[in-house]
Amino acid sequence: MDLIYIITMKKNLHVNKALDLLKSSPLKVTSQRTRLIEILFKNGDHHFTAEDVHKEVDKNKYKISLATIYNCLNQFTKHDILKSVRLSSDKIYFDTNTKAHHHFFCVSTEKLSDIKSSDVEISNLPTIPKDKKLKSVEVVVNISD
Amino acid sequence: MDLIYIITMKKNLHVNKALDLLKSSPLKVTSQRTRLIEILFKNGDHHFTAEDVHKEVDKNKYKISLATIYNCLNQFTKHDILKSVRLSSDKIYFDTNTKAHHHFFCVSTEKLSDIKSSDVEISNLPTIPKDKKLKSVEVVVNISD
DNA sequence: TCTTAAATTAGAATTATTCTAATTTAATGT
DNA sequence: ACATTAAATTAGAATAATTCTAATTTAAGA
Ligand SMILES: [Mn+2]
Ligand SMILES: [Mn+2]
Ligand SMILES: [Zn+2]
Ligand SMILES: [Zn+2]
Repeated sequence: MDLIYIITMKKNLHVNKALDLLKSSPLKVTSQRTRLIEILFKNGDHHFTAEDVHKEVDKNKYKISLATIYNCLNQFTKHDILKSVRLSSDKIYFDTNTKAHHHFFCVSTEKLSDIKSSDVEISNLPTIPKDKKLKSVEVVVNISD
Repeated sequence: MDLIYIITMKKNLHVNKALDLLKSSPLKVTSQRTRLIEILFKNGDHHFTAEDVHKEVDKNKYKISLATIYNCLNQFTKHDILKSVRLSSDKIYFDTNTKAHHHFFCVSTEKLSDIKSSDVEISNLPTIPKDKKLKSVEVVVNISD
């Protein structure tokens, strides 16, 4: 009994944190956005494409258009509720973990997963070309079955 | 005089090396493939998309269909004459440098460039999930103007 | 409650890439 | 040289992820 209660609290922590980010952003709180956040954050950190979200929306019998799903994912990304990961040349992945971190990418399953930050250590970075500025460093460890 | 001669030799070295790879592959040596290799390798290591190649083909007044350009780039990649780099979610980049190496990606210009291998040192890699095997490790340093 | 800027939506458009199916060509054997 | 055949080339259609358009609805403040 107590155990189940604790697990329920954990799920809501992620959802509530994301809902708080939404509320403190300039974005309006709509039913579509609330439902998307509930879907995306209920299971803690993970990675998904727009199509994954579309399927989950259908499964929950919500009716949110694909255009809205794309709009929301992009706006959430712009306002640091989500992060986007581009590595596949034909799909954008979204990530509930907005902190800088690195990824495993399984080329067989096309699934992304986080690498614990402490598990990658870059001891030497190249000097950035003189006229450019550094944006981010992304390590992708490609794996397969 | 001598200097110009040396530079000309250098260009041909890259082209000839790629042509040798083509000849020793199971692919047939066609005029389209020969011309593409001349275009792609004449200036040493660089990075390009299919559309870049299409423009350069037009500029040289060759008539090679876009389908053939895609076919060739993909087959060259399969036979280690080229390497493909996937990072943009909407374009495949091809690379004349087939050795494992890392990249700068300028988000302003959408141009890729090589990082000297000795300029990136990864001192700690995560353990690969038990049921998976390592394919490659790719570091992308995103920069901007 | 009124107003208005923002959000949602269906469907069309865009764009990189792949596919199809007909034609041409390279390479091999006679 | 000529015939055979598998591979290559090609135009154009198809695909698929994403964005755009323009009409409608809604959230939130006055
Ligand atoms: Mn695509
Ligand atoms: Mn696209
Ligand atoms: Zn992640
Ligand atoms: Zn490169």
